[in-house]
Amino acid sequence: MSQQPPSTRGRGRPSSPVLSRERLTQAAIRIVTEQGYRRLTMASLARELGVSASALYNHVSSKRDVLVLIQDRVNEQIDCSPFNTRPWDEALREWARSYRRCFAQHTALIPVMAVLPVADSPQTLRMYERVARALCDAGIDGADAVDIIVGVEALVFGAAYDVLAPTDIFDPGGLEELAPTFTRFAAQRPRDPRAAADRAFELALDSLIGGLRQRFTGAVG
Amino acid sequence: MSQQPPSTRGRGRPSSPVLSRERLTQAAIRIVTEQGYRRLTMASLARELGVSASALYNHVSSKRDVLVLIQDRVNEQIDCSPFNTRPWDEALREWARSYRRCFAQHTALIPVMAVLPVADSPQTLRMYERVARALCDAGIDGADAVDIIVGVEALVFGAAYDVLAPTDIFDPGGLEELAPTFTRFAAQRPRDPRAAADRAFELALDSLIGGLRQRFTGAVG
DNA sequence: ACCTGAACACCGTTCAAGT
DNA sequence: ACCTGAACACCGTTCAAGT
Repeated sequence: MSQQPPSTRGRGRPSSPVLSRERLTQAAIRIVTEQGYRRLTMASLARELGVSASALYNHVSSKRDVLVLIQDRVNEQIDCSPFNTRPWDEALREWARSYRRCFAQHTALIPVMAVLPVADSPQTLRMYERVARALCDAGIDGADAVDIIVGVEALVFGAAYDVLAPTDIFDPGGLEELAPTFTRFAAQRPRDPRAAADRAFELALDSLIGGLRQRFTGAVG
Repeated sequence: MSQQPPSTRGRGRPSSPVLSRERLTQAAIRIVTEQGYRRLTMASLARELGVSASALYNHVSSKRDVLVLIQDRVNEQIDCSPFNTRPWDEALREWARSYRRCFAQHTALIPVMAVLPVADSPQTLRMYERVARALCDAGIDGADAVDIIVGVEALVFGAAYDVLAPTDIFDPGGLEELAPTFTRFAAQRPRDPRAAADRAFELALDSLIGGLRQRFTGAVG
């Protein structure tokens, strides 16, 4: 945000600023985007930055800390703009879709994000504020508004995992006799696993928001 | 299931059966229950069983395999009995509650479970069959029934994480000015984090199932 | 068939030593 | 203040060797 001068810290030589939280975050996202979370290690992150692994600990206190930095940057990409133009229920649906699209590519962050205090995550907090204000403007109570956010988030996180599920996830293999009805039903889903996951998510999201609309505005939609 | 004789395998000495998938699963669950997933390592599992770590690989092919074994056993504990006595919507709600209670203690299994082919998990398959049959009996379509299961599961998995969230998860710390409305709302939640998580889950679950009921039976409930 | 012990290729993290 | 290099205490997994 605010521009910093290329400050000659201390008194002696300028000692060029090799590392920073910002550069560290960008490098981590680069690795994750290009090679996936499995390849993000403190060693690989250090290599990407041209420093030794131990040097990283001057800027973060643990690998978890790195994940937190990534997470806040990912949350910045979630689209909150629908809250500016649409009624709360439609905006909530668009927000959830964007949220899920983001985290489908970052499922490794879900266990971190789900229990992370917002105090460590300014962008997340900004996002919550936008949603809370929209719900408030719609006349929804404080505690209920937070519960709506938490509930929609829960569905989004769970559904994000499904995006990556393999095609054969509901193929019973040799166990078909254990579940004849379910097997028959599963065969009726779209063949493309992404399409199948999208369909299930849309059904659940539509139903959830429909239920919320009915509860909080009395409308049947 | 079928009883095996205490077979003297091969021809020579009986060579007492030190290890088995069954004993391995039980030991793993013991460790997880008493010490948590962080303490479940191939080494600790071997120690619990009184064998060397490499011996485990005669019975499972990886640590992930161990998690799959645990997962199927955990799924056995989810209560499907409501489907025997209650209408589909009420039963679905009870099932979801039981499901979440189970996985709140096994969040480490969620990333595994969410993308695991059912072919590796007979108890999970049994469970799906029970739910699918109940939805079928209620006149719900095949593909829709599977989507309902997937959707409810997504909410359950996401909400399971929330059970473990710390009390201060929505405390903005020094960042209050970024989110004044949200902060004020969050302060209105129950102080007990478990109670707060339960409330959010119940609201979302009620709304989701209410929405499903309306869509598939036309009732407003 | 099933187990042991040694070894391998990693992890994240710490810390004395440098500048 | 910030970096290096060595070291530590682990991981999961493989494999030759035993019975």
